[in-house]
Parts: sequence; C-alpha cells; structure tokens
Amino acid sequence: MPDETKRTAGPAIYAIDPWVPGKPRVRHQLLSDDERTLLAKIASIVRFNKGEHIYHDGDAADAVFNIINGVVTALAEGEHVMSFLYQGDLFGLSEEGHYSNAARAATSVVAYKIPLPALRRILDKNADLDVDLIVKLCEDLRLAQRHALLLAQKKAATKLAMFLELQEHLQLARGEPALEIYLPMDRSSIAAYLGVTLAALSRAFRTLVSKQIISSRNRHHIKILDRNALNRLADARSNET
Amino acid sequence: MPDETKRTAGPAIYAIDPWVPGKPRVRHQLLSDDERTLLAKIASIVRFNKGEHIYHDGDAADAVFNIINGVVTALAEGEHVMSFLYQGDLFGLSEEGHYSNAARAATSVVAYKIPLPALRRILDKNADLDVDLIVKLCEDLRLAQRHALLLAQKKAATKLAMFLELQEHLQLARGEPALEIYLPMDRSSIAAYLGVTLAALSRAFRTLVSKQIISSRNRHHIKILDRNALNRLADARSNET
DNA sequence: CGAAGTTTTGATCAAATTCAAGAGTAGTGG
DNA sequence: CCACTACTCTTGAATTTGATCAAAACTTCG
Repeated sequence: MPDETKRTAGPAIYAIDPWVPGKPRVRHQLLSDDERTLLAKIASIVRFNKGEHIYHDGDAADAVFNIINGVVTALAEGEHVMSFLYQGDLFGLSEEGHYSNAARAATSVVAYKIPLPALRRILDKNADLDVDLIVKLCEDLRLAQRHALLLAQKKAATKLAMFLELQEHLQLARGEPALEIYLPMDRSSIAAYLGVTLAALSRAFRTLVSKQIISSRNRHHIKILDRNALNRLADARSNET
Repeated sequence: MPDETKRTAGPAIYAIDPWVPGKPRVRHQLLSDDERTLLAKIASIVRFNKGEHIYHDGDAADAVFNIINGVVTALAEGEHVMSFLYQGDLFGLSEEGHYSNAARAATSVVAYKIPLPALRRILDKNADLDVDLIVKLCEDLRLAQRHALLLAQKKAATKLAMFLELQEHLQLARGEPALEIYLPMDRSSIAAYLGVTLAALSRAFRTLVSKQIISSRNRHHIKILDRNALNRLADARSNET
C-alpha cells in the first residue's frame, strides 16, 4: 500500500487518455499548482475505515471528495458497483443538493473534502477549471460506457478478462508498476461490478487459472501468464455472432 | 412521427433533469437564440436513410451532429448499442480526431452537421457554451450509468421493464404525450441495448404481455396496463439478495 | 403478389443462479 | 503466539434462465 504521509500540494485531478487497447498512456495532472493550493485552502482532510460509508444515495450533498489515498467504491441503488475510484479521482457529484449515488471505502481511505459553496466560488472565478471539468466528465463517460460494454457480455470469464485488462490499464495509467494486477477490493465488489454472482465470479477465476491464463499470488494480486489468450477472451468483437 | 418541416432556429441542445423515479420533468433548451443562430451559420443539414451509417468507429472526425428529426443508434465495438439518440441530442464526440464509436440511423434522420474547427472557434469565444457542455456531459453520464444498471440485471423481463420505463420517461421529458410508449427502433437494436439475444427479448415481451402488464398495438407502440407490476419488475433493489 | 427482411416460436444445450456446505483468511483477545 | 470467531471465498448439486439453431409467421416494400 502506498505511503500515506506523502507530501501533496493539494487536491489533484488526473485524467487518463482514452483507452486505445494496447496503448496505455500516463494520466496527467489537470490542475496547476496555483489551482491546487487554492483548493487546498478550502478543503479539509477526512479519513474513512474500510467498509465505511462516505455518503448514501440521497444524502444532502455539501461537498465533493478528492482521493489522496485508498480505494472507494461507487454504488448505485441495489448495491450495484458503478466504479472503483483511486488516488486523484474526484467524486460526490450531486443533483439538486443530493448525492445521486452512494460511496463506500473499499480500503481505508484518506481524502480531501471540498465544500460545495466554496468550490462554486472558485469555479466562477477560474474559467480554466471548467475545461478541466469537461475533460474529467469525458473520462467518466468513457469509463461508464466501457463498463456497459463489459456488462453486456454474456459469459462470466469474458467479463472477468475485460475487468482485468481494464484494471491493468488503469494501474499503468496511474504510473504504478503492472507486473501484477493489484485488486484492492474484495470479490463480492468485483462480482457486483461485473453483474454476476459471487459464485459465478469464483468459477470464472478458477477457469482462467486452470487454463494458465492468469495466476494469483493471493486474493489481491493477479499475474497475467498468457496475454494473448486474455485478449482473445476480452475482445468483444470475437464474442458476437 | 413528428412533423419534419417544423421551423427551427438552429441547432438545439436539450438537457433533461436527472431521473428521479416518478418525477418526470421536461427538458429545457440550453442554447440561447443567439447561440443557435450562430451555430446555424456554420452548420449544414444532412439526411440519412434508415439503417444508414452516419460514421464508423475510428473514422476521422470532422464534425459533430445535432438531431433535428429521427432516431440515431450509437454503437460500440461488436454491434453493442450504447444509446438511442433523439431530437436535440448531440453526438459525434471524438478523441484525437477520430470518432470513438459508430452511429447508425434507426429511422430516417435529419441532422445539423457542425464542422469541428468552426465549433471550436465559437466555443472559445462563448464561455457560456462551456457550461452547457458540462450539463450535457452530466446527462450523458447519468444515462450511461443507468444503462449499466440495466445491463447488470440478470433477468430479461427486468431489463425490458427498466427499458420501457426509461423510454417513457425520456418521451415525457421530450414533451411528447406518453399514453403509449413509442419504440421507433427495431427489436434487434433493443436486444443489443439490453444485452440479450433477439429470441430472449421476444420472450420477455411475451411474458409481460401475457401477464397483462403491457399490451402492444403494434411493434412500435406499447401501452402500460399495470404500472405497479412494471415498477416492481424494474426496481433494481427488489431484485437483489 | 412475391421476396427479403424481421420477429416469433420451438427444442435442445450450455451457463449462470440459487441454496447449502465446506475451506480459507483475517482479526481478537486470552 | 495460538486458538477462537466471524467473515470471505470456494465448491458442489439442483434448478432456472438464456443462448443457440432452426423453422415458421408476420411485415415491409418493390
């Protein structure tokens, strides 16, 4: 787990270039140092334990969050996992003063909490932040569409393969080494993200392991042994009639 | 089908308020009359026949489109349907000069084609348009997440119920009467949107009809007979353990 | 009317869900 | 440090559901 005491200049918004399979690129910081210190002034630092809810669907929304450290699970109604959020990710988008989804700490989490009114004031003064926001929204949209593509797959093994490739890509984009794929969330969260039951996910893992496509050092560390086979499984086009 | 010869002041971007179940609200126009005439000057009007491709995944992107009339299907790799686009919807978002998905006319379509360079020039001059774009992106994001929620459902009948409620909601938000739900796209597109086969979708329709939850005047016109039953089916929370 | 395309229906098969029990992993406190 | 407990994950067997393949009914359109 990364060093929690790392120095930061303030909130950070990273955006990852769009996913062109096979061409991972590093995400870059959208905010200037000035913007970050500006935001840091109005932000407070908050901590959450693993499993703790950060906010619930429908709660009055008074702030957005920016992850310093840890992993957050974004949930829709009915415990569906919409996305996993990492360092630098921004979450807590609200509609009409209420959060439109729930958020839960998948690991222990440290985050900036940025009060909405203050954020709004700064946004009004800094036209540049608008553009950043657009870039960020585009990225979220791409990820949501990719998630939909994953969910549309019919076989659990295909979904898992797509998930692993996505996680590896995001990991690379974050600048972390990717010899192994690190899966901080637990199996049931992954199952909820893939839209399958825990049992089906477990079987899918076993299938990939027994076919020697992946191996697992432990529950949170996966290694890809046969990338071609994984690609073939994950390629949506090859799984159509 | 709406009147194709309706007068328009130029491109229109509508945004629908977020979907709070049971509280449909009308979408409103984001662009001012000035902005619309400004855009109209640089836009050309294009027509597509039903089934015709508007652009393919990876094509060089030179313009965005704004639907005047008709329905467009947005496709991802492998013929997956990402969304159905209606009058006033904007599409053709590109990454690095290439379209990141494909678009096909689901009915015959009339649209504004707005060249990218000209659009960019106008965007730079009009800061207000940035905000419009953000609102629009938020809406797209919400819809993509809603789609993901639908795709995560395990039973075809549940997916269909959610789809019908979504279509009804969008129809109301567009200001159209909603005594009947109008489904301009064909069954195979709906099946692709729901992530099920044509056969499974057909059976799901039959199930709902035989349970007297819906009735169909013809393939494109559905009427809800038992809204409570439909709600129960479509409610994600009730379909979880 | 006839032909091509779409949708429905049927029968079989494969896969995921469900339910239930067993193995493995923390995490706690003696 | 070990043992105990609670929790997560895996595995198994029975059942349900959707996919698949193929043929029949229905639409659409020339």
